[in-house]
Amino acid sequence: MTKEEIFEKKPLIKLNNKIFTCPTSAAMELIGGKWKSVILSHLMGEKKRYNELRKETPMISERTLSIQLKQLESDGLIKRKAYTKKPPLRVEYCLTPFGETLVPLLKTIINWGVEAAQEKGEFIIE
Amino acid sequence: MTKEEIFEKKPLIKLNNKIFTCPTSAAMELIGGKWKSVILSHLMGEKKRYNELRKETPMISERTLSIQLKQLESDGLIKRKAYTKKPPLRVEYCLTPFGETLVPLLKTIINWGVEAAQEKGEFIIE
DNA sequence: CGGTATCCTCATAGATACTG
DNA sequence: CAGTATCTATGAGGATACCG
Repeated sequence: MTKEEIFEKKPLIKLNNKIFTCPTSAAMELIGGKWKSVILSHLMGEKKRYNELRKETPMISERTLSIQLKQLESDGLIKRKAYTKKPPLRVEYCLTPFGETLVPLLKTIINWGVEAAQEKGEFIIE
Repeated sequence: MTKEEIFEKKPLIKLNNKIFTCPTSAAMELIGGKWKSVILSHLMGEKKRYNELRKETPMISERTLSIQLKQLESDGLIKRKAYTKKPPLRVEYCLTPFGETLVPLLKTIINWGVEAAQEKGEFIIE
């Protein structure tokens, strides 16, 4: 189906075995939730090791980071690559080509987040 | 603080009395969750009565729709206007100027949702 | 018409400890 | 190093009934 047909006919969308009635809710299934877009934004343009991600997202618990990474991987947005089989392990995460299609959206989110903070929030210099 | 300074100094962001370490998570505080962006996308460009919104988002329960509308209102993204005081009530919702700043982001989400559905999902014609 | 109130379930997320 | 296991807490969301 072409984009034009989709906007015109508004079909139901089946994704991850769930039914969505609009593209917005289908998108939120993949990148919604509290942390997914945060993790994805850290992988924009560069691969990261697990520990790098962990240090850059200190407010995400280890367990949650692990679960979200698995979901992002099974949704085809990121790729996990293990370089070693025995400890010390070396695992890197990066965006898949499908995940790369998110980059403009992620940038838009970041930019709007800055504007929202300027409008409604305050900044705290550490 | 200017955008450039924010990107450079990465300050903490205080919003709704919570602390965020990046603009992405601050943005998700306001438009994340399962339904907020869906509701906002239905208000793009036009005001809607409560019942119109309800019919256009049949998968959102009444209770949830009500709660989300209140949150969006208290976050300054939408405006509620009551035209009558006694039943039959007439209430309309529309984006505030701050909410309007979300339109480009909402359009990007919708577009990416369509692409994701084309890539990973399937369409069901009713 | 435009909601609330009540009660409920389940997914999401956190803390801490442990492991190949 | 890169995770799991376990246990717990929170809150998002649903069903149904009711209200001004």
